[in-house]
Amino acid sequence: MPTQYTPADVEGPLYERWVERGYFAADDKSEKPPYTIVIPPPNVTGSLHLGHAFEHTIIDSLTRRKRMQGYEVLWQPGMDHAGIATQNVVERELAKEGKSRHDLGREAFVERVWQWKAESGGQISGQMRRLGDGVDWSRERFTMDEGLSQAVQTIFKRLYDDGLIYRAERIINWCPRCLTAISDIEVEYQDDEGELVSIRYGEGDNAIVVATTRAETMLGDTAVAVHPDDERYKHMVGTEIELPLTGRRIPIVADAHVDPEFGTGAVKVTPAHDPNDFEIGQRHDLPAITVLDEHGVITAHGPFLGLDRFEARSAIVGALRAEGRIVAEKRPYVHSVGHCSRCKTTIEPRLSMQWWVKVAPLAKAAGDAVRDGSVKIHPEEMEPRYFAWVDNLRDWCISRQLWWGHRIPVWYGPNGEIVCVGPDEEPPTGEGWHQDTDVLDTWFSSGLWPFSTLGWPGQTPSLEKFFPTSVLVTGYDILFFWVARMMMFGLYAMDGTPPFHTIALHGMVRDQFGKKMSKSFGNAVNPLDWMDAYGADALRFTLARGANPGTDVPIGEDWVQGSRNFCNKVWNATRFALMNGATVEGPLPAAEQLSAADRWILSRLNSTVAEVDALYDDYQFAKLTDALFHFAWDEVFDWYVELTKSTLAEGGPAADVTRRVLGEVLDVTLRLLHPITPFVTETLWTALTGGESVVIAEWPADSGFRDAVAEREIELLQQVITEVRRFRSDQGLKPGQKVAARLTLEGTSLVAHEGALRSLARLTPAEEGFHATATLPIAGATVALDLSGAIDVEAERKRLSKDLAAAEKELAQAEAKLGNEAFVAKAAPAAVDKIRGRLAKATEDIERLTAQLEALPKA
RNA sequence: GGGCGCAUAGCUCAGCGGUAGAGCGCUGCUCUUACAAAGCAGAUGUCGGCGGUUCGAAUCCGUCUGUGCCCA
Repeated sequence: MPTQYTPADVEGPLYERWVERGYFAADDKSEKPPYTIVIPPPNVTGSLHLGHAFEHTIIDSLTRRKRMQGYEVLWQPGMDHAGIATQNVVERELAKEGKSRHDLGREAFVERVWQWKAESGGQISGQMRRLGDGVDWSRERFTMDEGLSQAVQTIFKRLYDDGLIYRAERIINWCPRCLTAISDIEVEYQDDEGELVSIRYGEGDNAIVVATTRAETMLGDTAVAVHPDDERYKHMVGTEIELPLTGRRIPIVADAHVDPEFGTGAVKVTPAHDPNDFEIGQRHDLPAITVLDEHGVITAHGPFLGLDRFEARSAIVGALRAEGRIVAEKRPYVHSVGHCSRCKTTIEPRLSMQWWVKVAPLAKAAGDAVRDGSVKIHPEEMEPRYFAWVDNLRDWCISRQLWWGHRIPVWYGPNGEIVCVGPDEEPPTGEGWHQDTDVLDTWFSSGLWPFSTLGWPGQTPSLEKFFPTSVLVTGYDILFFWVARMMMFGLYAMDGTPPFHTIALHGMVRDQFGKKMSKSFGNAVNPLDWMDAYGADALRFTLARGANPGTDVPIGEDWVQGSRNFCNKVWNATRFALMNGATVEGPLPAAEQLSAADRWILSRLNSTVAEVDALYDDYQFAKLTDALFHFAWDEVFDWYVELTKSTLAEGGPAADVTRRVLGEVLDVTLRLLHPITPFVTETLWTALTGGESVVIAEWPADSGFRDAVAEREIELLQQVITEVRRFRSDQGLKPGQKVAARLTLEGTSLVAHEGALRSLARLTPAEEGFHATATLPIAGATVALDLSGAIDVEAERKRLSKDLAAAEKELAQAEAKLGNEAFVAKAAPAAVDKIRGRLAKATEDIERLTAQLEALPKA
């Protein structure tokens, strides 16, 4: 075995072997209890980024542990078709050839998208193998697959028949670049610099001033609205004024929605281009005049025809200024503006006919499932956010003016007929019948993911075995986008059974300074680079160690390097064990045969198993990973392995016992680490145990073995060794330098550990002519050292004085507390006892340190 | 504008009522035969400010300041 672990040599072959042997395949017919997690489907256009790596590390560790615990595990892989994103990618490809999708026509274009997917889509699947994801590849699904498309059509039909899907003309969020409607949550608001202009409508006494950031829409104004109680305008309500530039006469209406405090208290009303105005228009039966086309270009006849909306804005303000109608201008005026989440283009509210889901009853059920505890959100602090959203949900616009996606299964007849066609029905044919040209929102299909991937609407054995799924692991950022949709659809389609019982939310990956990673900021990291440099395990370990529930995880290269060092440390400790004949053969020797060190480490091992188990069940990945890190490094590697050295060197039956315990400790530790660092543990575990694979090994169970006496005994030993080392270090001795020492250990538990003490503190026996130049009293024992010459008295005086000062401070604090009658009377007895113990300890320390100081030769 | 968080060692974060912790970084000394991707030892904090509750507050409450996110 080389002295360094080289991940690149083992990771690829190990993964292929796992897949070939079918470890990750989920069996419908298994008798084992099921454990199911569906992958949050990555976008078919995407490649693996740190966010995926993070999420997959969490899911993989959960599923690997459950597999080891004897569950029939299904980690369901797949991708979604990402309607807008994918169509954009292929349209850009076409543009390079000088073509648009319209040149190809719908059918050929969709064919072209499939071709693109076959050639360059789904890169992420290959990259997931690098990470070690234990998914069942034989079950990989895509939202546009035949079966999943059937599921979409089925649920559409069912919702339609139940009156939960309807068609209506409303204001929607329109992206003039993607040329499609998008839903409310696909709009990102940000503060932009715009302008607020105040325009005088009408003349003389009959004039009224309105303020707007969107002057260009004034061409479509059909009213001016004021608050009904606004005394300034009461007399004008019901009258008409002339709309500038157009000559049209529009009414002044009173509407409670108007904020009298904003601007002049009068607003222009453009029902076709603003959601609030649309509602005002409905209440007052106003016409809606569309003045912008799908590209955001002015369609109103006149001098502005053909101008883009932003050009039109300044042109119209200019024209109004020329007429002397601009009363005030505020520029820049910072206000919140909606942008397309896909392409960042400013959203254009647009009046159009779309399909909608009536969400109220669905959202109610989705909220209730969490409220009544049938679904738990981890961490709980995220619940209010979920409720706030789900309880105030507006109807969901599901139609998209795209070609790539699930086409809406509705046919229109020559006489205005509308027929929704189910998956087993034939669409109407004949003269004048045609299908709706729109497709459905991608989230509509991914909302079915937890059961459509299992074969629903068919009553398949997979659905039977693996639904409902166990846990949903996803980022809090898509709680609304995806989780809520799965809850709504799942409860509806599966007769009230939620699609999962637990939602475990994680945060976003950030850079080492806690900054959001972004390509434009230049701090984005390709996880593949780090895996190349440090191994998949190192990346996984780093991510797991940062995974506090629901909070963001910062990551930097230094940290991955640190994790790589940890993996290497595990490698070398196991290497040591193998070189020294550690074994897992035969039963563990009975407690009477074990040394104190053996009993101590086995006690700590079992405590660690219990601790890690509890933390896993609570989705506390950072804590459990940290617990494993410290147990492995600080206890097993730094102390237990060191303690075995003297025993192993002595040989005999004691060494055999130690070899067995060492084998046991490493076996269990490797199994505990396996879900987080699968590759290095597989390599080492198979070498150590000769077993087939740690992937299918049994998850460690707490044997219940505890030994508080041994724990105290080893702690004392550690304390003495550290004390001697500290003295040596203070005295400037080289670490390897042997020092003659006379040990007086009688009456303490250290008697049995003289060998270990001498070996770890580098102390040789006192021989002829031994002359103690320093004496260290520690915990009832003394260590006398012969430094063969003068010791550094000043260094020692400094050290002792510092410790004395600390002990005196401690004493003073304890005395003050115990002198406080209220404390003694009211505090818990255990707390008081603790302080008394501290007082005693401090008193002892002061005596000892004072004596040592006095014993020092005078300078 | 509304809501939710967060402010703890140089950096990133745990701790959330009873003596301040981790990783990385830092300072010494070492290639001591598992490991220099390491070992040993060490230093570092009025726990954002101000009030309050309590015998006792980093931890609970109020308030201010700073900062982040979500929604409108």
